[in-house]
Amino acid sequence: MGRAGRLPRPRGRRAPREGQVLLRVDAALPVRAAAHGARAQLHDQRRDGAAPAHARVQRADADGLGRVRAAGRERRDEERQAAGGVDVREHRLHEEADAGDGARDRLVARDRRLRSRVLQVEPVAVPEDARARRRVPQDAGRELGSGRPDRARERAGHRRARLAHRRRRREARDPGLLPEDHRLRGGAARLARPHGRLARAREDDAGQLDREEPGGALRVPFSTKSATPQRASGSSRRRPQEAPAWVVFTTRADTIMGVTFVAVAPEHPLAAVAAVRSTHVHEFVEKARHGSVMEADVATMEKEGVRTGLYVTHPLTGAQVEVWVGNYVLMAYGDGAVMGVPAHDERDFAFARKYGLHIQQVVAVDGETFDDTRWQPWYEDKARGRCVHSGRYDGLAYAPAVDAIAADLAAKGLGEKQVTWRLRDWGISRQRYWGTPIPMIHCDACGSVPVPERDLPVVLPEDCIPDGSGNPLAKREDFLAVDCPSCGRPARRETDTMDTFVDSSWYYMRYACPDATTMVDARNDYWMPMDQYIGGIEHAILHLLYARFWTKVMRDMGLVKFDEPFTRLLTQGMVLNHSWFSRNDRGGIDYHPPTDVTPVVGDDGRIAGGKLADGTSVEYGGVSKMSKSEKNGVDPEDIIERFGADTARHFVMFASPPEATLEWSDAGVEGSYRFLKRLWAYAQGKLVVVRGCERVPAGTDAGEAAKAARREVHLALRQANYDYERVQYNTVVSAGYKMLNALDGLSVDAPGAEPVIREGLSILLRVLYPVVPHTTWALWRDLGYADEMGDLLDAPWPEVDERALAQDAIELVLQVNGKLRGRIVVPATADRAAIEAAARASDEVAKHAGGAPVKKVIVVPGRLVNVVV
RNA sequence: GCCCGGGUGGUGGAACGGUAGACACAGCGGACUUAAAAUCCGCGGGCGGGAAACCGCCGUGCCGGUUCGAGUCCGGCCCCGGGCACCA
Repeated sequence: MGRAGRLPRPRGRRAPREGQVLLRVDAALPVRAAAHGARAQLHDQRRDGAAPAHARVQRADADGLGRVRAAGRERRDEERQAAGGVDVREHRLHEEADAGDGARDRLVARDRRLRSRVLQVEPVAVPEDARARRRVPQDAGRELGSGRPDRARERAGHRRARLAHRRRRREARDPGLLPEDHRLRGGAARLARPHGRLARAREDDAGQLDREEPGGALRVPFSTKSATPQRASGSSRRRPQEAPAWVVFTTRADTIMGVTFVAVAPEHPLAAVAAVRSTHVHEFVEKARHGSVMEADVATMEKEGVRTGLYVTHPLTGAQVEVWVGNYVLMAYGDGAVMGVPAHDERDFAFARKYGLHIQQVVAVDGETFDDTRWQPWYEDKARGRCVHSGRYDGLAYAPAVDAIAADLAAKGLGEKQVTWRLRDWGISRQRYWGTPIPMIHCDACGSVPVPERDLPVVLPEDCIPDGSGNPLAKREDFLAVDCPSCGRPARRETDTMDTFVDSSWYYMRYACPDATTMVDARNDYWMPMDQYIGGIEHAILHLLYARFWTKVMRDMGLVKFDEPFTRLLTQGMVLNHSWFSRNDRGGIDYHPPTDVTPVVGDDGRIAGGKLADGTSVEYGGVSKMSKSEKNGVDPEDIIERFGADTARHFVMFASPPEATLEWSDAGVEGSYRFLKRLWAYAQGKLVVVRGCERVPAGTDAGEAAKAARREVHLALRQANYDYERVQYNTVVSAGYKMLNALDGLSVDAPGAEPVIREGLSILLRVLYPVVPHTTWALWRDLGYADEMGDLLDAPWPEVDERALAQDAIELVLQVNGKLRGRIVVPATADRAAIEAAARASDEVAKHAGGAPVKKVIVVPGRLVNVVV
C-alpha cells in the first residue's frame, strides 16, 4: 500500500483520532494467505530489526471498544474479589479454546469459565450484541488457496491435532516422564472445553465454579471393597487406610441403576493394580499402550477389554460391580473410568455383547420394545426416556432423574452435581531451521544448558538453503559452535526449532514497539489488545488459541497488562473455484486446471460443460474448495502480476462478504480491473477541472443535476460508513461504484458541477482507499488533494453533509392494504396529516379500495404511506 | 452423534420489519470501427393480457404464526456446506 508498497511505521504513542482504530494491514502482501503474510513479516522483522506495516484505517467505534474493555476489566476485578483474594494462578481463556466447535462464535461465547489446575478461564470481553456490531474496518486479506491449498492446510491441522493427541496419550501413560523434547514444559497450555459432570471437589478452588450446565452430569464414586490399590509407582498420594472411592464420570446419571460393570482406561490406577496381579491384564495394558494412537485408528478400533478381577461397590444399591479395563476408555477424559450401562450406551452395549455381560434396561420409551440382542437408537433417547426398573426413580424423565440421583448422592456425602471442563493441550511440533530457536546449548560435560539471558535472542543464520537432507542448521559450524555458558568449553547449539505458532503467538505485539530493548515495552500495552482479529478457519482455531494462552503467560510474567490479545473476531470465508474433470480409460478421474478450460454455457444460461484447447470435452464439477488434487487453486501472484495488487484486493473484497465463501471468477477479476481503469481514466480526465476549480463549498450555486449527483455521492458515503463499521466490504465497493456512476453522469458544464466533482472525487478516493490503496493514493496526489489535505493516509475521513441529502420534494411509496399500488410525491415539509390527505385523495387508493371505507392510514416518514381499507 | 454457517434472478450478491433483486459478472440489442478488441448507451425474476405505454397475478428452500406490512421476527420441518468426535 502507499508509496513503494510500504506503509509508514507506527508512530510512537500517537493516539488514534476520534473515531479511528488501529489495525494491521499486510503491506507488501495485499492478498496473500495470512499465514504467508505472518511468516514474511517475521522474516522482515528479523532481517532489518524493524516491524513491517501498521496502517490506520478510519472509522471505528472507538467508544464502543472502550466500553468493551472497561466491562472486561470490571468483570475480572469482581471475580478476583469474589475469589477472596486467593492467589490462584489464573490463566483465563474462554470456550474458544476448544478447536472443535465451529469457528464463528468463539469470541462471543459467554458465561463459561474453563479451568484446570493450570488455567482459570473466562469469557472474552465481548459485548452481548457483539455479533450485531461486530465489525470494524480493516484489511481483509482473504485466504487464497494457492501456496498452501486447503487440503494441505487441512492436513497440517490434522497433523497438529494428532501430535497433541499423541502427546496427551504419552503423558497420560507416564505423567512423571516428560523427556527433553520439543515442547514447552510447565507452561504447556492445557485448555478446556466445558462439559457437565460432577466434579471432584478440590480443596483449593471449591466453590469457584459459578455455573452449572443444565441437566449436568455426575461424577459418581464407586468405592473399592475387595481391592486396596496402591500406586504401582510408589507415590504416596493415596492413603490405603480407608477404602478409596473410584470416581466414574457420566452424563447419564439417570441410568445409574443400569450399571452392570465399570470400565477403566488402561492407564487407570485400578488397571495398574490389576496388572500386578494378573499377567493377562498386564498383557492387555501393554498392548493398549503400544497400539496406534492415530485418531483415525483409535476411532475405528475394535472395542476390547479384560476383566480385572476387582470389584467396586455401587454407591446407591451397594451391589458389587465388576471392573474391566477397556481400550475405548480415555484416561484423559473424565477420570479415566466410566460406568458401564450397556442398555443405554452404544459402546457399552457393544462391549457387553462381546463379553457376555449383563444388560439391564432401566429406561423405557412408550411404544418401543427393548431387545438386548440388538442396539436401537432410542435406548439413548434423553428426550423421551423414562426410568424403569430403577426403584424410587421409576417414571422420572431424564432431568428430574439426574437431579434426584444427584440429591441422593449428595445426601450420602458422595458428591454433587458440578461442571467440569475438558482439557485440551498444545503440543508444538519440531521444525527444522525456520522456526523459533530453542535456546539451549549441549555440552559434553554439563549436559543441556540454557542460553544465558544476556545472549538472547538466539538468531538463526538467514542464508541457509534447505536441500532436503535434514536440518541445514546442523551443517552450519558458525551457528553450531558455541562455548558452554557453564564451563566455557566448546559446546553445540540445539538445532531443532519450535513451531512457528510460537512466533505468531506474539509477533503482532512486537509491531507496537519494534525497537524495544526488551521483548515488548509499554507501547505494546497502549496499542493492544488488537481491536479486530481476522483469520481463516485454521487461524481462528489454532493461532487464536495459542496466542491467547501466550498472552496470559506474558501477563503473568509481568510483560503485558492486558488479558486478551484480540477484542473481536472475524472468520473469513474460504475461496472456492470451479473444477473440471474428465474420466480416463481406467475409470478414474483426471482434473483440469480452470485456466485450461473454456466453459460451455447451455441454453439455460448455466455451465453445461467445458472444452480443452484441443477441443476435448470435459465435465463440470461445480465449485469447490481450492485444492491441489482438483487442480483449481489460483496463485494471487499471477493476478497481481497481470492486473496489479489493487485489482486482486478489489475483486476479493467485492465478490462476497468477508465471512462468506468466495467463488473465484476470472470474469469478475477482469471486471474489477475494468473498474479501476474506469476510475483512473475518469480522474485523470478531471485533472484540470479539479485543480483549477474555485475553492468554494460543493453545492454552491449548484443546478439540479449537480445537486442530484452530490446527493448520490453523500448517500453512497453514508452507506460506505455503515458498511465499513459492519465489515461488509463488498457493499463498500458497491458504494464506490455508485459514486463514480453519479459523478460520471454529471457534465462538467452543468451549473455548479465543478465543486461537486472536486468534492465527490475526494470522497470517492478516501472511501476506496482501504480497498485499492495504490490507485487512490496516486490519484489523490495527481489531483492535488494532497496539497490541501495532506497525504491520503493522513487525510480526514469525509463527512456526510446532511444538507446534500435534503430534497424539496420526496416520493413516497403508496400501499393499499400493504400492497404496492403506486407513488405519491409530497413536499419534504409535508406533515403526517398532509401526507395522509394526499394518499386518501390519490387515484390508486380510489381504484384499489373499491369504495370501501378507509380504516387506518400508516405513514412511515420518508418512506411510505399505507392505506388500510 | 454434537457444534457452527447457509438456502434470494443465468451468476456473485443487495435490502436498520417498509418499493425484493442495489452494485457487479455473464448474456442480449445498439453506437463507434473496414473489422475485431477496447470503450460508451440500452434491456433484463416468472406467468398472463396488450401493438405499445402499461396492467394483473405469482415470487426470497417448505409449512404455519405474529403484523397495516415478513427475505427479515416466532414455531415446526427439508436440503446443502463446514468443523469436531470411542467426549461416557
